[in-house]
Amino acid sequence: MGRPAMSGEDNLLRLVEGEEPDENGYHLQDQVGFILRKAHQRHVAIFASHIADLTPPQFAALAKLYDIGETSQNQLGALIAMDAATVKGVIDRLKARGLVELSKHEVDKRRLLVNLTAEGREAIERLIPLARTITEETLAPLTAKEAATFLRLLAKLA
Amino acid sequence: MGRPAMSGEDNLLRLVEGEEPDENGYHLQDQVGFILRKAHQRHVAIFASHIADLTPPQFAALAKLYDIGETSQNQLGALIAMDAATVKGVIDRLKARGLVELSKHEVDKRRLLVNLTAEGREAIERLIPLARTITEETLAPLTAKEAATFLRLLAKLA
DNA sequence: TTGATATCATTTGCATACGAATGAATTTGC
DNA sequence: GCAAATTCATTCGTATGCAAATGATATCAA
Repeated sequence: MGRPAMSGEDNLLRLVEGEEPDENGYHLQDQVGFILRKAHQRHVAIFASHIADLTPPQFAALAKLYDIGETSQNQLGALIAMDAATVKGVIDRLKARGLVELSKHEVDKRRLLVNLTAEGREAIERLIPLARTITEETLAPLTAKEAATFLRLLAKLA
Repeated sequence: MGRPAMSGEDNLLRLVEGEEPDENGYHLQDQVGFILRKAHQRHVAIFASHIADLTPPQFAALAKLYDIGETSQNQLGALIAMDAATVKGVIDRLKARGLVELSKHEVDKRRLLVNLTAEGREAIERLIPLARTITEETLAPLTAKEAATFLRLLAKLA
């Protein structure tokens, strides 16, 4: 039998009657997916406040290329958790801004190689210190110990 | 030494993962934003595997309407962390599927009231048990104690 | 009362994000 | 060595997500 939506008044009534408060109720704000979405939103906003001319995915692409050097578009996508369709758009926009350059793989003609330009390298070197600040600000509501715990558990989930 | 500032969190996470602390390097996979994005992606994938015909934002809108009843579009957006432009698209699609209905506020002519239809109510009642499963599966990599800690810290960040 | 502000909703533009379909090139299996 | 399966990249369609501009309405304040 379908239970009708519960209002706060219902809960008050049950409290008055000495029942458990809303054992069966569903509260969106307690769901991990909803909080995860909000935490991600907050991080993106903090990112944008420090790095206005690049999005987090664009930054991720540059940072990974800086780390590992030239690689194929698909491989880069795998490393920064983007599917083929998404990474193409990101790389297209970075290319249009002269931060990466593309070339064909000599042997495997399917592959499209991506690499930083000199300008892209300068950009990522300039931005990495800001990224550390962004990480700190994102974690600022937590103590150092809590932040370490949180990152450990988050990594297990991701 | 012109060594760039390195947050303690970076090193702690790498120690947890058994990696050597690289004093100078910048590692994308240690940044909270990147892991947050991946964890969110994983959750969305789990959600889609259980609820194929609704997205997480659509589900959030229905669940919140089920919880609080009729409200204005903007107010609903505030409650489920969506800006006005985003919530409009979500509500438009739910309306097109007959899950919500819209009406004008009698007094304040600016407001657009949103409410569940009977079909929308049936849908959300049917889906809420699946949502609990989704939450469980998302948190499955953690022990019960870890999950509680994680949710507490995540809520502080969001 | 009226002029300035604020709020609600819409629209446009841009940037992820992903499923599905497609075509080209490579690798596998027999 | 060749057909089948796989991989790489692209394209299309759909759905968030947000900034900025706009128009309509409501509220505030002098």
